[in-house]
Amino acid sequence: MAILGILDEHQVHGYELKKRMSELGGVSYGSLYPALNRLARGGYVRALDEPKPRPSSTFTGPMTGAITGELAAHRRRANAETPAAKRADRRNRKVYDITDKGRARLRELLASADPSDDRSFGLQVAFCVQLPAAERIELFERRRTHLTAELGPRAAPPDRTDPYLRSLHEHTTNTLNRDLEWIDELVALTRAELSDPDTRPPSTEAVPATGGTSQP
Amino acid sequence: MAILGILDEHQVHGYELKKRMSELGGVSYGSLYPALNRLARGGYVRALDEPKPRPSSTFTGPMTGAITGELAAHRRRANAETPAAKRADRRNRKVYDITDKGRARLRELLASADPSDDRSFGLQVAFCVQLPAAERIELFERRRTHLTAELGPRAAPPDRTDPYLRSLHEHTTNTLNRDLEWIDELVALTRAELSDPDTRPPSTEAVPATGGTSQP
DNA sequence: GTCATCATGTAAGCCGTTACATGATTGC
DNA sequence: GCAATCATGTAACGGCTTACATGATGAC
Repeated sequence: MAILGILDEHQVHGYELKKRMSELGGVSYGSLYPALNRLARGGYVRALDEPKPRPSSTFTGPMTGAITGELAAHRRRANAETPAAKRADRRNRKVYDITDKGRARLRELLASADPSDDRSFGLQVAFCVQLPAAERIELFERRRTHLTAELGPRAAPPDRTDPYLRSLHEHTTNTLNRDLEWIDELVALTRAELSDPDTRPPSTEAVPATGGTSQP
Repeated sequence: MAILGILDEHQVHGYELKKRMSELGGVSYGSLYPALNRLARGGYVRALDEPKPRPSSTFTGPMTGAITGELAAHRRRANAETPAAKRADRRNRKVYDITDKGRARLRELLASADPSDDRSFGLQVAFCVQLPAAERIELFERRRTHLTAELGPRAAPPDRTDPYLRSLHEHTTNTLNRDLEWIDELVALTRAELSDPDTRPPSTEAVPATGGTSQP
């Protein structure tokens, strides 16, 4: 879900992807690359070996002859002036690009992934703009149900004397309550968007849905 | 850690253990029993096949002859009057009991387990009374360090326009801040205990430490 | 007599982590 | 030249989950 969500915004290579992901929970290389390859095999993403090979028009240097492979490196090095540009293209990188199938799969995951899992819910919120507003609200409501269920048995505090256990119990309960308040905010946000259609991001309404994912 | 911590309070059988644990994060049977057996093999816990075989003095019924195995069940059934007593002893249960080695291991885990892991830290707080106050504070401070480090990069909010991403970011930041406040409370609690020694639970000061765990 | 619950386990599979292997590029 | 970082991967291992298998007990 994280991979597809990030790639849906802009294509990046694996190493970069990993850095982005560390903000959203983190993955290690040992699982990222295999996951990426699985997605590629499944047709959810496309892997491009060469990162945007620049058209020679961009390049104004002296080389005019046969420019391939090795020379491409020179070319890149030549017009890399800013530090950002230097970082921006290295050899050997694979840039990944989400496919339509991948986008459909992302929406499917966003709508269906278990909102009881905190990590999962965080990702679902992070990318939920990709979901139609109605499904977004459904997602939030499912989360609310889960949180309420967690909160229920906590009504009666433990009779233990241990102050640390009590403190833990109280803190956990408070956190659950704040999570619930947050859900209210998210729902309010979505409702506001519904009455205020111009704020709505473009991709939300353009869900084809009919051609969707075909499960093998 | 959870198993040892619960057993340190009172001995229970696996099924019960699992229920207790669901309050602290939850485990499935498929991992609980193997874990229990691993601990037993390592000598951290002892497994007792018969749950407290009551002395016959408790039993006033008519049977006087050879009482073994099968008949023991009758005996139990006979004097089970309250529902609590009925639940309290069933056949085939294994009651687990923590050993001194297990207690030492628990303290080791409480003091050394990675406080960056939320699940782990919850357990560490739940059972930290078993730790000497000084180590408790160290534990909290390590957690504080972790939380502060997480909070640092969040100072600058993302420049994204996506309101959900912003909301997520804000909520996560708030949660981190509240976790930090909680750490302050926990530290205050410990310091209060230090100045107020009569509140201190007995097990804390009685750590032998010299005969401790011997790493192979 | 049968259903729900208590109670203990095993087996297969998934997925993630650590550690390792490799190689290019940049700065010193 | 050498170290640090960028960049992509593989292999071994571990641990947890699901699903399955088993059997006792108690309630109706």
